[in-house]
Amino acid sequence: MERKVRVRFAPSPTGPLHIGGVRTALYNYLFAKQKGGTMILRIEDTDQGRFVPGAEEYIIDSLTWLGIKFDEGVHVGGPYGPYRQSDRKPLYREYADKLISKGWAYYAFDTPDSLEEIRKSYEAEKKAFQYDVTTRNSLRNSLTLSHEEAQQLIADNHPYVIRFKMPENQDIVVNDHIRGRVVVHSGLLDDKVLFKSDGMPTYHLANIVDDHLMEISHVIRGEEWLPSAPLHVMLYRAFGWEDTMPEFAHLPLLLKPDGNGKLSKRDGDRLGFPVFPTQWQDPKTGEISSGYRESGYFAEAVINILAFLGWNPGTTQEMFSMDELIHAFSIERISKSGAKFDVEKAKWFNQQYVRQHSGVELAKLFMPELKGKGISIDEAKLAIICDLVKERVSFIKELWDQSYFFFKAPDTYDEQVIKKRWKEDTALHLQQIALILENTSPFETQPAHDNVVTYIQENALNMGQIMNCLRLVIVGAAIGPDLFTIINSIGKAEAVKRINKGVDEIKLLT
RNA sequence: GGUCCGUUCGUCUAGCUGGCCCAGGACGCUAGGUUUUCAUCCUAGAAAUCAGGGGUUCGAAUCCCCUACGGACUACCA
Repeated sequence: MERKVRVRFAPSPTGPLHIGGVRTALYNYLFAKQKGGTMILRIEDTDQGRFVPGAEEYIIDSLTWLGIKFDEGVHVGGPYGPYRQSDRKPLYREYADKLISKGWAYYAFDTPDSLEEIRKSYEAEKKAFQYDVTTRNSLRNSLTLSHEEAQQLIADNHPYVIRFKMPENQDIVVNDHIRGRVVVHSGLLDDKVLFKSDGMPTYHLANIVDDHLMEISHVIRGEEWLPSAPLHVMLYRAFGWEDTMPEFAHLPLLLKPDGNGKLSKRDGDRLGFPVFPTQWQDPKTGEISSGYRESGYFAEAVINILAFLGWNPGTTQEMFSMDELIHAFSIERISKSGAKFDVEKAKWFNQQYVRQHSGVELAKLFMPELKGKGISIDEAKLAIICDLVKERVSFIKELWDQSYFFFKAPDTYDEQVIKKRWKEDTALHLQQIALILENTSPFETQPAHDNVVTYIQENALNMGQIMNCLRLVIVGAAIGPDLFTIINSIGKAEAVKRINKGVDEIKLLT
């Protein structure tokens, strides 16, 4: 019988979510939606020391921007709440105690300092210390102390943790949807802390308890969790929950584009692309890290880019909307090896999305920038301009560089073009062309074009040379859409004005 | 050090049930064409001895073993 699909994205609010985390959220979301399942946002804030104010809001806001929606979670509620682990605090102690009474866990009174000392002495002998079956009997815990002594220490408020008593001799099997069958021998694993001396559970305990209580069916998370998956399997077994244990899928890591290693939050802007979905300002240092949204990426593009970092549909289709991804996605087609982010490919994706937008939509996005420059223009007219130049840009913010000449005369003239095209008699001819334009009536694209071309032909002039120089004085460079479309857009008077201004200024340069 | 995971063009990858692969696509790059400019678009090209070695087989990128390299984890962090 198929189990009802319930997946969770469970970040800890220790800062902004980086794109690796976003991808994990995305894959969970795609899987849930495809299966008609439930997507849950659970906040894992059991580490009081690393809590960062604003991080939870950031996570919610940035995922909302990207269109990753939750059915249950801290911000939307749900029947399995609360969804913030700090709000579930009493629960975990209860379950830790259950494990103790079943003999699967024990109290450990070793101080962090004493453990650190032992670690150092091991290191001195080039050995690695591990709190496990081989060492637990020589340490201070409820297995080595008498029952009375242990109870007394607890009664005296002596700090203690609760550790899992990893069995000595078992093969633990993790069946992973991406990695296959991973077997680890329990004797190699350590007695992980389940419950900290500050009264909070560790990730391992809280995670298993919550996944069980929230009836999570599939755990889709980063590969960094693979090494602790055997512990998690053991915990399910210890609790007697093995028959409802979720299925696992450990995602390949997102790597640094330079060198190797896991992409980290700290990589920041060093790499020439954002590592965060939206801009983040560190509440302590005030330092700002750029985001995809602020860098001009469309949410749809970011989703598309991220979906393809570690997954592909097996066809040649590359452009996928969220709905298409939901249909096409499959865990089986997730690759095993880590992927590096490619800025160029990301730009290309965004460019494709720019083109998918209509001129009207682009005009709406471009308008604020123009307003900021003190330019007011009719939205319908701007839409036409956007349609004219949209194939030349990858980002909305590049629109200005490709269309400024529709709004103002050029301030500078491309010297390369002057050098290559500007001749002795060019100024003369351009002035003639100004007169021709002046006398063109009605002033439309086609007649203006025809009249100028006729002039060039009648005087046996070099078409390319004159046309490029005309473009130079109108636009300022050898860029842009059809010249007479531009001339028509700016109007007769402005065109004539720009020709005269250009001729004058270039005269000074040559 | 230990445990686990991984390794196909610069990058993302196809290939996973062996022959259609002297390895295909995409980005990027180069050249040509179109555009009287730029961008787009079109065409072509360079680019992986499939990490290396050894098996199995008539035949291996695909199966097995070893080695190398990379990575993750190894906290009272997640």
